[in-house]
Amino acid sequence: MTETRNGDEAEPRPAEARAKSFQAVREAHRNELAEDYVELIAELISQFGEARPVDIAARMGVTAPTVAKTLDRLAREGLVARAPYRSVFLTPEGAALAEACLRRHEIVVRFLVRLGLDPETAEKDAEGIEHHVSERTLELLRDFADQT
Amino acid sequence: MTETRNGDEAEPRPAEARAKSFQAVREAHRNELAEDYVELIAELISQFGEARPVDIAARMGVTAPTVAKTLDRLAREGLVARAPYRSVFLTPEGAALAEACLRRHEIVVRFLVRLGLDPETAEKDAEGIEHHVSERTLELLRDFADQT
DNA sequence: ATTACAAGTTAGCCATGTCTAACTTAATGC
DNA sequence: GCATTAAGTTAGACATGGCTAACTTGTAAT
Ligand SMILES: [Mn+2]
Ligand SMILES: [Mn+2]
Ligand SMILES: [Mn+2]
Ligand SMILES: [Mn+2]
Repeated sequence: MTETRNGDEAEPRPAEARAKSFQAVREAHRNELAEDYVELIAELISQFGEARPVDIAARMGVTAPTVAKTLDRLAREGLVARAPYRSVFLTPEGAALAEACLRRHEIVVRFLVRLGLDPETAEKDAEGIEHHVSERTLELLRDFADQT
Repeated sequence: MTETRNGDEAEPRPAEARAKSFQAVREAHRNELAEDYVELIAELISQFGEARPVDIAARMGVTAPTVAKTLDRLAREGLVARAPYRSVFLTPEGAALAEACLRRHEIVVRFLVRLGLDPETAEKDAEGIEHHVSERTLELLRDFADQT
């Protein structure tokens, strides 16, 4: 029958629009790790003057080889620069991405706290939510957070 | 040096707490596909009386073999029941998960719309956000959405 | 009853992201 | 300076989630 519906009932939501939503989520997930890494690397550099794989690993909650493999990928993508046994640097492109991600992250956290969430949970939820917030939504979150 | 800091500056955020946030995100992502599938299957069943792989594929925006493989995994996990060349059913466990996901999905969408987002973007963002919202956060979103 | 086509399955490829085990290099402390 | 130890790398395994190509099954129309 191939999803025949009688004509007068309201179309719940077109299949293609649905598909676009899921595709957007998958797209966000493809960028997610890169975003979290560059954001963290920027923070480590500003905090300690350098970003070492061991510190990245501790904060990401993964093992050193996982970090190594991911950093190789980010280097391939032009977001970080590295040399064997040295700490990691951001390319200009990576630094720009980090900056944008940091801003977005902070808006989401501020919003959640303003909503009434404790800061610890706000940080936790924000870490996932941030990657799925459209430009328009981010504006709305910022406006809400900035309310007097 | 291993991240030595002089003692009087405020600890920005402990590495282990950071790690827990990222681990929670990874955990959410492991459950995500199952949640989206059972939710969609429940919808298709209530709408058409059955959930066919071809309709799932159209709405998830993936190919038929991808759906087949995923459904096999969900069957292994006890969330769906299926027989070759037939449509898909939810186990009681799968139906319960679908119900919970549907409720959560609707709260997130209602919240975003109430914030001022257009319904289409609300659906798109909600599809990702829903998986990263803690119990406490969900309550806050519901309260906000329910405000007079 | 045949046939033609849509739906479903199977096999196999690939990238990602995690891990452990084993090895190499760099830094630190005598 | 040398030995010890911490950090980093490499190799290889495994699960996931996507794909295409090729095959099988079911069904609907003639
Ligand atoms: Mn994040
Ligand atoms: Mn996500
Ligand atoms: Mn979803
Ligand atoms: Mn959903």
